[in-house]
Amino acid sequence: MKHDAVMLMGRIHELTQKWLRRELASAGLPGVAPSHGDVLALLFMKGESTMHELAAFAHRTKATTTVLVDKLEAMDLVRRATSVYDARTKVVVLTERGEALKEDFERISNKLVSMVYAPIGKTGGERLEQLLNKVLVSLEN
Amino acid sequence: MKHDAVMLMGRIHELTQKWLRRELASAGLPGVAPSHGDVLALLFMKGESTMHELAAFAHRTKATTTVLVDKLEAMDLVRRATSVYDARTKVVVLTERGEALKEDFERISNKLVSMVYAPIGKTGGERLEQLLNKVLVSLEN
DNA sequence: TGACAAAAGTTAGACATCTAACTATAATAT
DNA sequence: ATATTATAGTTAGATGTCTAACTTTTGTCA
Repeated sequence: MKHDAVMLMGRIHELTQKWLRRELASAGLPGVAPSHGDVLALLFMKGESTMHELAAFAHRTKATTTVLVDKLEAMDLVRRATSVYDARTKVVVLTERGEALKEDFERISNKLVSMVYAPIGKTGGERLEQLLNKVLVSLEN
Repeated sequence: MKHDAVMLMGRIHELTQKWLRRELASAGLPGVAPSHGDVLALLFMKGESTMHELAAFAHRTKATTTVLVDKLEAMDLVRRATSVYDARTKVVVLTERGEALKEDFERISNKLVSMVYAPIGKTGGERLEQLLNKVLVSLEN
């Protein structure tokens, strides 16, 4: 199915995901997927978060988020604890090893953004974001 | 930062994939993924194709393509045969049931394209394609 | 011609992801 | 106060995807 813009976005998305995996592996995190990165990203930004918040931020289901956090916990990058205010809620926190990755993640993230924006420049990038935003908002309704 | 082009393309890609799955299910093809659609699309366009050609067109590995064709064969939408000229090569052909889906696929494909282009118009669509093309070409090198 | 490399395809094992069903806890309503 | 409903999270099973190893067949070259 050659859907023009749809097909182009799909290809770009897949290439960036693949690039991120390679980059994370090079940073000493083999087997870490971009979605794991999304989980960590929220923890870097706002500190401790619930499974629910992480799922919403990463655009993944609760079930998937459980598995993602399982893996990060097994790697000793995050830790789970039961909330004091609500026994249903789990609070996820970065470990020391997790905190230590913040700079690596920012470096990789910046590198990806500049790779994507390089061929179209600043104005092209802004125009691209405008168009994509309109498309996304439209699809979400 | 949170709304950069990479993230937007990822979201749009995931939403369109999900939409396609629903649409294919509604067309009497539950469990058929967009990647199966890509396989069928090449068969609609150029007729019989090898596994190698299908993999390249769908941007999937040989292993994945084997599984995709397995499923389509189990659904009696395509058929495999060994090439007369090269015993290593398998030739994949549409069955009668597979051929019958062509119109449904074109309808769904057109619907998706118009959904995506609707909020940005013809000129916006062309500009979007230009920008995406530059980004993709750049990433592929 | 005969050994070895290349190519087409499949199989095995792993993983991220989803939906559906489940447990446990909290909130609501009668 | 108790029963019902809602919410947070996990588990189970299925699926599309990948890499790596394998089989079979074809091509190459000394």
